[in-house]
Amino acid sequence: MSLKKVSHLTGLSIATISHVINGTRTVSPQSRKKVMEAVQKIGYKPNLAARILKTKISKTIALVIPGVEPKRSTNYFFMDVITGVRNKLIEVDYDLIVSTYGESKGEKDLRALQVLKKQWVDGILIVPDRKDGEQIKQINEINIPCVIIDRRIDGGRISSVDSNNEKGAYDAVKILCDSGKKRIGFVGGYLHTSTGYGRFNGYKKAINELGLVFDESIIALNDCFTIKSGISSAKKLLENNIDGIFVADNLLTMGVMKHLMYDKIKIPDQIGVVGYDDYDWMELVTPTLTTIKQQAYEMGYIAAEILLRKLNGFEGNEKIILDTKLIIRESHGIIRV
Amino acid sequence: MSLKKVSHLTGLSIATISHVINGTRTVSPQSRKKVMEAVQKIGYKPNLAARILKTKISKTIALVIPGVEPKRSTNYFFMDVITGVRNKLIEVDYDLIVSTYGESKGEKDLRALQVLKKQWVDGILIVPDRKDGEQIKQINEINIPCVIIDRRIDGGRISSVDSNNEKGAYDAVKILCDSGKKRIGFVGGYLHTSTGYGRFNGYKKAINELGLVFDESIIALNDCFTIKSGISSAKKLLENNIDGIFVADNLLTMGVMKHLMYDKIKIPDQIGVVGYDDYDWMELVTPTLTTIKQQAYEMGYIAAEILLRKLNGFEGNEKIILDTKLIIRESHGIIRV
DNA sequence: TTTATCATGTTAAACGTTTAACATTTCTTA
DNA sequence: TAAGAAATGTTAAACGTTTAACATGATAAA
Repeated sequence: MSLKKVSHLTGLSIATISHVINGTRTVSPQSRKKVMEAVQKIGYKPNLAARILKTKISKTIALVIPGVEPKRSTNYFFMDVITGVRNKLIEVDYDLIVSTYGESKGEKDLRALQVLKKQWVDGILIVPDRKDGEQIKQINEINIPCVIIDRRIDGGRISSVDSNNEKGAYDAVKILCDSGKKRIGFVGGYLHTSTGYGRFNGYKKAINELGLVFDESIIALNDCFTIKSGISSAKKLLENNIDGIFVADNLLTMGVMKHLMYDKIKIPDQIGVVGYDDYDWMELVTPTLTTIKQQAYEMGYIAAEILLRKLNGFEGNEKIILDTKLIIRESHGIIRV
Repeated sequence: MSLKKVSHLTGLSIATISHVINGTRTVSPQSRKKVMEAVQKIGYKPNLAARILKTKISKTIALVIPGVEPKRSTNYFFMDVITGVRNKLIEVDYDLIVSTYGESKGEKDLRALQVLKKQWVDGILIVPDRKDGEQIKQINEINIPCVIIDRRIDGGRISSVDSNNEKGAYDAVKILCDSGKKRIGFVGGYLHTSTGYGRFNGYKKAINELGLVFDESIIALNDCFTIKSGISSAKKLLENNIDGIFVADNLLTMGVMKHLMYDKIKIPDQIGVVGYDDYDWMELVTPTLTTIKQQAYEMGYIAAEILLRKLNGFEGNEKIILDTKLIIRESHGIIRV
């Protein structure tokens, strides 16, 4: 009973108060002043629930990401995405709801979407779990503007912001090749996501175009991204005579590096290595790690921008593909001109 | 107009529908069935805004953390906290709003709290920025149950969950001492937070109790936690003849390691090192890094539990102090019995 | 058979806003 | 100065729930 209270205090009608607060009509200076003072005095804050009930606008958007398991590397990637989203939303005074789902568990009920079904976020940013887009279908049903982050959906006609995974992978293989590597292995996986798939594709494309050998025995596809699987992947490739490795994930890279170091292999002379994502630790190891950097923060920021545009009535879809950046350090080898 | 729609479809009153949906009264099996079917058919979802307006219960809690800057190490720490909170809330079907504020900027208006002032979260989990607790004061004003995470507030009578920073630091110094180190330096800072302060205190206490030398010249207090300041801290300490370093932050640790490696210093023989927080990269460097691990995930999970207890009417404050864990690897030295 | 109790259903007020429609006062302008 | 326009204010309905209070019919107890 809050507007009402201000109304009593000022002797003005509820409607007038509302207009002062929202600036939806001109109100005489005197009245405005009275209202302002009363608001100040009793510390009036509009009740969001009531406002939403009436206007259907919550000024809140939801960000749905994988990550119920602690200590997963992708979590950290998404933290930068969150920060980007958040910073954009702050500019326009929107709130952010972060919701997570268990990627590996393939949660049937897509719990995270329950929030959304409660139908009171204005828009959704989502990192979907599979290319098939089951989640997206559900979102479409509730008919809320939506932008996809980081991953693509088959045949989707929905705005999205993601990395150029193909190019990233291509660049990685290319720099290894330019450093004289001929048998370049691939460590990655998760082909059911567009990121995993795209990187693998980029790898294959590079191998083809650069005239290298494509050989299944120097490809390790994992279904979980851990240091452990990085280690066993490295083992497998080593048995098959390689001189370069492109690793499509941060944790896998750690595993690969660990095993190579354990085996006392000289990087990059014997084997060149290029990783994915840019983390601080990569400057710390010897040799420092050449890697493909994704613009996580920008991804979040831009996705939020696009969504806000939609909320303001902009029609049509935008597909933004952010370039990856090749961060050249030492582990790839020495480029021969 | 949704309950109304179901009402039309079934011929039952709105009240009855509501009771079926919420299980707040017994309803005859026939009616119940009719309602269920209609709900299913039109895909009815209760309107949260209306429900909140009526009940004042949003089943939403807010988590407020520092972190508007991308790529800060603490961000990653908080990601695990978020995950912990989230997983607890999922169990009881609560939603999570994540809000961030700029720690370094000391934002005057405490923008993050605006969300809360909109007064529709049931409770707040917050990582406050300073010991003085300006934020907390504001939260108290709006009178929402609150639990503090990770940091302490002076004279606060509010429930909190944090790490035993003192003990963590103590353990770090102790194991260095046990490995024969006599002049152990400290790299840290941020004394205005209880974490920074606590770790420094633990260091001093250990130095005292273990009969080591306390010397200001081997103490480096930084006001920002970056690799760069880690490097310059290491430089400073090296000029003052040390044989051990305890670094109270992840990024600073990276900097220190980097500089020691650059200087070709033998770790741990010449200088023993113990870091803070446990990240994957610490297993990757040579030698692997001994460190003090905090239970970030648990911190979030437990804080959420406490808050939920409060929401269910539990009175009184709980102060949980989670033990840190000494993760023994190689960089501290060799323990002499 | 009468009465009290229980099971089930309905009515209508309330939650705190927004906003269309109307009412009054004050300016403009011919 | 009269009439129309603009400025400022009020009234009341609506948003979609929840829930106390009441109504009805059925069942159990006396």
